[in-house]
Order: sequence, then C-alpha cells, then structure tokens
Amino acid sequence: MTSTSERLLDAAQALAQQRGFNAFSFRDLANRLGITNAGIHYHFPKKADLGRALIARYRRNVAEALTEVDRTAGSATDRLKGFIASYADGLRKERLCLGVMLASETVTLPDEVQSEVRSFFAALEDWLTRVLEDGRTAGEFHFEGAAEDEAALVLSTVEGAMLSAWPLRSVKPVQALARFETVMQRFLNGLAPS
Amino acid sequence: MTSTSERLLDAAQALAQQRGFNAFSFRDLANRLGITNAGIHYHFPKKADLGRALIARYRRNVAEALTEVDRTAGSATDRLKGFIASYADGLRKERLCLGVMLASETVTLPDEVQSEVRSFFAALEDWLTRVLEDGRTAGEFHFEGAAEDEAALVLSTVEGAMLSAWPLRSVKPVQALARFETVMQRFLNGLAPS
DNA sequence: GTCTATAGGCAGATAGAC
DNA sequence: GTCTATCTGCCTATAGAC
Repeated sequence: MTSTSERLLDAAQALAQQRGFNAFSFRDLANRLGITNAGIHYHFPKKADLGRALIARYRRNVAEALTEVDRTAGSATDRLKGFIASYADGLRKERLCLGVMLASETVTLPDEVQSEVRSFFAALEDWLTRVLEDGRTAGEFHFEGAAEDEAALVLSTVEGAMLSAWPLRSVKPVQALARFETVMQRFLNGLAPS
Repeated sequence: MTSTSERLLDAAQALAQQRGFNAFSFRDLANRLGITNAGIHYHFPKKADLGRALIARYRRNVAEALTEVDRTAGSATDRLKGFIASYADGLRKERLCLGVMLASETVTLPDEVQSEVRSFFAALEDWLTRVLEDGRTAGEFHFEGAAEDEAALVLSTVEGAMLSAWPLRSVKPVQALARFETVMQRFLNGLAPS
C-alpha cells in the first residue's frame, strides 16, 4: 500500500547509496518497479526533482531515527553509539551514507540538491552537539572547547571511517565492517574521561 | 616538453578530483588538450586503462611526496602535519583527494581500478603507521594499542574532514578550509601526550 | 498513472586516411 | 599520433494515446 512515488524514492535511495546519484538512470528505476522510464516523469518531471525529494526525505527519516535514539537510549554514550551503529548498519546493507555519497558528487549536482546536502549535515551536527554537551555535563565525555567543534570532529570521523571501509567492503565485507568498528571504538575511547 | 600521455593524465586527474571518474568524458579531456576524442584512444584504448594509469601514477606521486616530507620534516609531528597540509592544499585547489573520490565511486569502477584504490590506501596507512610509531617512541604522541589501528583512525579522520568540507567549499571556500583545519587541529590535540 | 514512440544529445569505441 | 567519420547504445525528456 505504498505509493509509486514512495517506491520510486526507495529504489532511488538504494541505487544512490550504492552507485551514486549520477550513476543510476530513470530506466534502472523503472525496471525495478516494473514500469517504463516515461512513467517516472509523471512523479518527478526532472531528475533534479527526484534528487531534491530524495535527500529531503532522507533528512526527515534520519531526524526521526535520531529522535527515536534519544527516546530509547539511557545516556549520552548510548545515543552516540546508536548514531554510530546506524552507519555500521548501512555498511552491512551495502549502503554508503547518502550524505557521504552526495557530498563526493557535489560539483555535478543541481544547486537545490547541494543545498539540501548541506542542510542535512548541519542537522546531524546540531544533534551531535546536543549529545556531546549533555554527555560532558553528565561527566560521560571529556573534551576541550566548543561542543560544535567536537561535533564536527565526530561527524568527520564517522563519515571517513565509513568511506575508507567502502572499497574494502566490495571484496572483504567482514573485514571492512570490523575495521569500521575498530576505528570508531578507538575514537570513543578518546572521548572517555580519564 | 611533457608527453601527451602525461598531459592527458594531468587533465584527467584534475577532472576526476573535481567531478569524479565517471563524470568526465574523453571529449572533456580532448577539449582541454585541443585534440579530438579519437586521439585519446591511441594512448588509452579503454577508459579503464586511463583509470588504472591515473590512480597508479597518483599513488607513486603521493609516495614521493611523503618521502620528501620524511626528508625535510624535523619530527614525527612535523611529518604528520605535512601529511595533513597536503589535504588542505587540495581543498584550496578545489580538488578532493583522488582516493576519497574513487572510494565513493567504488561500485561503478572497473575491478583493476578498485584494487589500485585499495593499494593506495594501504600505502598511506603503512606510512602513517611508521610515523605514529616513531612519534610514540619519541614521546611526541600518546595513544594506546597498535599503531596500525591508530593509523586507520588518522586516515579516516582526515578523509572525512575533507569530504565533509567539500559541499561547503562550493559556496564558502574560506569557511570550508577553516573547518577542515579546526577539525584536524582538534584531532592533533588528542594525540598530544598529557 | 502508465503506456508507446520518439526526439536530441552525449557516451565509449572503432576503422581507416594522413 | 592525430584526424574525420561513423557506429551503437544509453541518457533525459516530451507528446499524445489509453
């Protein structure tokens, strides 16, 4: 009972996270849904429209998921671990974070899509900033200076860990995931109070 | 007095670092050199051949640059800073690290190119491992456990910092660079002995 | 909403002249 | 080594029937 638009976005998201936004066509999408290429243009006139809808929905879904993490996690540490676990999940599902993929494609993306990508990262950083502040107040984390800056470091590390595991994933999925986990565990150790 | 092959690789590298390997064509290359598309196939029969040559040369050039860093730097800290500075340079020149770009394109790349990308990252990690071991021995760095694992963290962080600055770079180059520098300075602080 | 048909352009690649 | 000419195929996108 999901609409064609939603199913199109689901298929587009999977393809974009695996291959990149520029590396799938309306035909790829059409084949997956069992319709023809022309049918898609009814829902998304231009590919840029699809791109904008894609990243906007992704941002909403991630925001919801993080709210759920806030609700269920018992501590700032758990919230941060929940965040990191969602990246590991993506790796298991052969999906790069959509933000990471679109960030690398920045130069070739329509302007509206580019600005959505920036908003997406800004939202992640805002959430991370709150978690880090809460964790520092509670004595769970130790770091110097502004929580905003530490949030930028967290985001850089998790994105970089996922990206550098990505080429390895194609040939050795288990090692790639282990590598990601090791890197992030190491990072978390550095955040622990001494 | 540089050969056409070299000039082709120069142009291809610039385009690949800005737009991605799949986002430039033989025609783009041809236009930049003032020749025609067909002429390129004499030097590189298939695009995969160009890709392999591109990343292989890049790996050699980076290896040379790091050897030069080893030669001129006075300490492990300086060597690590030299490494990080080369990423900042790329950002200033509107170029993403070629490894980062190709890593994100992994799934769509010819197998031979994929394995070159993995070798490239392995070489960086080997170099970083040596620097970290030297620095720890000399008392410049403090970290627990294997230097190999710490090297993976360093690489993840610097790649992620560059990638997350990339979308911002298109609209606010100065802030993007500042952001990269802030993140990496923060990381270096965490490596300092207390 | 989805179809068929088609336009117009660009991709990688090849043959053969010079 | 580089050219012209050309092939084949895929891309985004549109018009108009159902």
